[in-house]
Amino acid sequence: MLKKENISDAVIRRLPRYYRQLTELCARGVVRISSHSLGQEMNITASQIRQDFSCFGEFGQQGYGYNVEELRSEIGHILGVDNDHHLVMIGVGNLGHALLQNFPFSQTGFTVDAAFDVSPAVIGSNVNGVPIYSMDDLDIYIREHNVDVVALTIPQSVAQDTADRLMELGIKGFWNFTNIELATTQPDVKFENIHFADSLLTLSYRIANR
Amino acid sequence: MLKKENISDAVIRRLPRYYRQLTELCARGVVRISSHSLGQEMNITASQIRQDFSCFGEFGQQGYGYNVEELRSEIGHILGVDNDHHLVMIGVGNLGHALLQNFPFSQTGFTVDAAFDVSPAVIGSNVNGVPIYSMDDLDIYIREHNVDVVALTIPQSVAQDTADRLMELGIKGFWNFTNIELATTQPDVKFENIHFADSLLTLSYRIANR
DNA sequence: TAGATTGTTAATCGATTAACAATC
DNA sequence: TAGATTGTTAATCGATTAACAATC
Repeated sequence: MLKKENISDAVIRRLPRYYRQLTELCARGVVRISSHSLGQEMNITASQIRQDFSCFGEFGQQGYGYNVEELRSEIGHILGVDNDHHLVMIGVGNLGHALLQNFPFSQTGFTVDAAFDVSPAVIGSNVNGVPIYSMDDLDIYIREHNVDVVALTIPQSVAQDTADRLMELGIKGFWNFTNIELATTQPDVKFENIHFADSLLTLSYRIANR
Repeated sequence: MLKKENISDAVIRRLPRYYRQLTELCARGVVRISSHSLGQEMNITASQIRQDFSCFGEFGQQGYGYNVEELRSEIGHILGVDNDHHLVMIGVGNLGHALLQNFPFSQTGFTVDAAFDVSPAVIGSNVNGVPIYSMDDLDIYIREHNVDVVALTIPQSVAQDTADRLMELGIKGFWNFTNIELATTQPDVKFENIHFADSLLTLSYRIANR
């Protein structure tokens, strides 16, 4: 077995899909699966599946295939779902509120400890058990707590400045909903973007050019 | 000039970013730009930029570069921002509500005409001027109106069934927030997925393996 | 004109797919 | 054992980058 040094972005982005599919197979009570049948269900070649998995280890058995539950747990482990990452929400407008209310953070291995906003209307309250603090208290909070990731659900106008402030406080992971590209000088800072507008524009393109 | 038949997914996904960057350059009052400087601003090679644009036409001028406003408008046109696509929101929970309230649909070339939900608590009201109807009235509405795209902000449990119902009604564009892969037999149906959980999991992976 | 920069062709790089020996 | 299926190496395909003639 030869673990790869550099896992390509394409592979990483397929991992959550594998994880989802395997979770569903578990729920359906499927015990074992071959790369071939998994590929059929997911519209991926068996070759690619085996290549992908082989980046991380040897999870299968010749002549048998993969044990679904075991493989699921391995991929979950690779994704870090058992790491108990701690997340803080920056901005509790409609979107931040929606995420706090609905998103299954715990299933993804995240705990949401706090949220921050500038609006006196929400400061001091809580959403779904998550307390909302003033942005004025952000620096102290981050210094005193272990925060792995922040979700940025704030207006574009303050996005880069707020990100800079958070990076200075040592935050390395940004779940960015602002639809702008955030800049950094630190190579170990990771941005994961959810660009709603970009996404809708690609759909616009596709329906306009089908 | 040789327009390509098949534009790759990678190219399409870069178009909205070009469009954003050019919009910003316009706002900054920049009149012309070369592929080289645009590339520097966006962290893309000048080669790739010229290759990308050349899929759609000849927008530049030798020795000069590109006129920012003109290029922006060309790319906007390619993306279909001037097509006035019509969108309907299926599901007005926290997320649907947040989108209706905040998302700049018109800037993306979309008009939101209606929203649908099952909850009597919201049926009959409106959000940001968009009327909310009962899901019981969905079929009639779709038959009587021109709807290009639906946004699916509904629970996973009803996602595929609702999508099937909509596809039977002739809907071809799905902006899918349910974090499941939707299936179709119609090749001209387009799904654009926003998978929050997948996105957060890739971030989880990256911070766990940096 | 000379310098700059395009659009496009060719070269390189990386990702996907195919093939197959190893082995359960 | 024979059949099935893995992990991995080799072949193919596609996307990115480099080079350059055309030309503003």
